[in-house]
Amino acid sequence: MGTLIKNRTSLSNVSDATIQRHYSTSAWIEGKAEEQLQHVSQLNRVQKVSAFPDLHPGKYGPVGCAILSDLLYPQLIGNDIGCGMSLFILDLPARKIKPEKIAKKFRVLEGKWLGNACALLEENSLPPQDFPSSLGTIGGGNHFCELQTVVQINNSELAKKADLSKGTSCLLVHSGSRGLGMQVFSSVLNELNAGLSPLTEQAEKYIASHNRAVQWASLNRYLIARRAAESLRTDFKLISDSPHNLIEEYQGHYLHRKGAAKADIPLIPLAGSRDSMSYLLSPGEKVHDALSSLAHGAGRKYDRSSMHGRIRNKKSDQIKLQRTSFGGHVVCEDKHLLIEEAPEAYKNANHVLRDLELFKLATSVATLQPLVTFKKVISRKEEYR
DNA sequence: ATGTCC
Repeated sequence: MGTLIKNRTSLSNVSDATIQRHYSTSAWIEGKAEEQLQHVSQLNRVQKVSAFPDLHPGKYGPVGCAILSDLLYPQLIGNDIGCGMSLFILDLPARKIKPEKIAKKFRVLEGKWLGNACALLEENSLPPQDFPSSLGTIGGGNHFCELQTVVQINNSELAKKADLSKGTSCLLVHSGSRGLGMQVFSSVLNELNAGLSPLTEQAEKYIASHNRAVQWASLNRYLIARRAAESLRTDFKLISDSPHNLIEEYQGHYLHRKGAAKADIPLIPLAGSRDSMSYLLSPGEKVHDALSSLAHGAGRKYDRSSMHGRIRNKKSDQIKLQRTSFGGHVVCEDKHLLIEEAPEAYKNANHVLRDLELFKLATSVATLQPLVTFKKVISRKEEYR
């Protein structure tokens, strides 16, 4: 095993930030992601960068890292402010689960929520005019609502505390702030590279609207779970809410988490692909050295566009992609999204977990197997094709 | 990623 932490000394008079790479030499990391990592470490007044084994290239910077800086860089977070993972326990015995029936019931998630979204926003101290019609909807891209079952307990004490045992049914919800985060981001699109100085009017305004988007995204995941649980006529209970796309004040600086899970909480989900196990993590003894953050999932191995050249697109292939190797169901009728989000597009979540454990950033509490992954019923793209 | 886009 190579050195765990690389400290670099800059030859120029501009001192670059320390980059901590929390992954072993065998981790799948693209060269472009490493270049982006270097680049963000050289941004003005960046103190420290922690990178995780799910690291992969992003639009403005790498995904799968945490960046500590004295300036605010909204572009590092991008438009899906507050995006994250929430895990819920369901009161649903494993023996009662019929994936094909549940897949049908989950289809209600595609439409608008029919409840009073404005009232729910107000109850949660959010402005009622903030995208009420999107509240409770999953969105596109890598977002999903997934029924999972606990197949293995890896820490019986912590699992018991969380009411988890073998056979417990769970919902893992991955979604964000939809149109709201996009609106907030587009309002600061000018002068992006410089970074925003704290205490300026622009920074204060961004922080306030960013914080609302973070709250909105969390409420969105909760409402998605509520809708899914109602469709199955079962109770649900939140056990972890970990955003991975946000800025927080941290030790007198600003901590940017881009595809890095907030880990200063007792339990953190690590999403696999829909055809591999997910894990529930407990923060490890060294997590504070990693900016109190963790990998948020397996991480992309191949970008979206290249997936179209890697997977055939015949009708029979599409049908195959709607089932997993262990009999799980995938609800995704958008054939492009089906390919872009194919399990092959992702790294091995097991290897990501292995590195997190190796670097003492986390330990596994439970292993969860996906049974039904809900993504999208039909896209407008498909309708007009 | 996106009340995208007709």
